[in-house]
Amino acid sequence: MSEGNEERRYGAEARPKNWLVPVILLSLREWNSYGYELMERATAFGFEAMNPGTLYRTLRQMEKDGIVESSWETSKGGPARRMYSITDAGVDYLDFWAKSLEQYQRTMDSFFRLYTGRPMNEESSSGEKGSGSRKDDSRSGDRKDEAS
Amino acid sequence: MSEGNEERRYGAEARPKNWLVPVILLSLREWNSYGYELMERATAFGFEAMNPGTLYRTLRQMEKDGIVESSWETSKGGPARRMYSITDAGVDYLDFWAKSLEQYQRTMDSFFRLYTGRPMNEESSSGEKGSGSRKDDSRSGDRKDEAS
DNA sequence: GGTACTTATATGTAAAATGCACATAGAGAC
DNA sequence: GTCTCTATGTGCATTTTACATATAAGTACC
Repeated sequence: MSEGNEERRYGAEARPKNWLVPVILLSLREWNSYGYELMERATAFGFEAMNPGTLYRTLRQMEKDGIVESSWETSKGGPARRMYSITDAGVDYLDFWAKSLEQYQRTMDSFFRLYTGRPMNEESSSGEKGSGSRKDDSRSGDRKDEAS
Repeated sequence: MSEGNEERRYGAEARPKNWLVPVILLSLREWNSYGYELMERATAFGFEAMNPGTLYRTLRQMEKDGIVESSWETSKGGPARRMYSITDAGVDYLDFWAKSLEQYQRTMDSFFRLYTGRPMNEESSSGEKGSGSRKDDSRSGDRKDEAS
């Protein structure tokens, strides 16, 4: 017991909230498209199994927000498609997202520096932090350098 | 009108879901700590204004999940602290998170390649995609290479 | 001309995650 | 005593995401 799979509830979903939005905007900046096609595009950006519902609802909301606009296309064979295109506001918003993502990348970089760096080896320090078996060696806040 | 701020509802929050979990685990892998202190640590990883409620609830859930464990510390002055330490399962889970994050970094890289690269110039292709002013030039699915 | 399949869009509901406001309480300062 | 700082916690509402299901136009097949 106490292995690695008790009742884990947190999914290690690394993708940011609303990730679908910048992905759609970026796709639409390249060429106009419609829901069904955008779904396939999205799989290239981390959405293994994209649920139609989520996508179509997101598109509608994005249109309400004025970052995309749409019009029906009936010329082609098959069911009508709602063709989307990005607006100027959408382009601005994509730029805004890009800045946030850059920031996020930097944050992740510092995460990985700490994660892989492992500047401390088990025996050189107090020797309690090596994923050993100490239960409650409560030496209260034994940080080495704090949030300097 | 139709600028960039109609009723925008999507926040460009680039940090991933449950980001707090790996941040806490990484902190605890370095040294044991408690909620109040972990809150400060978290600000270094993108949580500008960390709400106590969120943090403490997350810690409790993580303990239920067996990835951290805690014990009360009353030796110090001030109110008692619940000291947390990471478990073996927690270390495993942190590793799992790290893999997910690496994967995601790669995805974001391709996003940025597309975003900054702009391999298409306005005039060489159909010429409608330069964030210009076309409204509904519905030329139906004018993608250049589709999702081949 | 009926049935099955693919494309395409959409809604309804529930679960999960997040944010915000507030409650409690010990210890030291005054 | 009461004020403030540290410290942990609950409740509630909103936001985000997931899952299931509905609808409908065209095409293929018999």
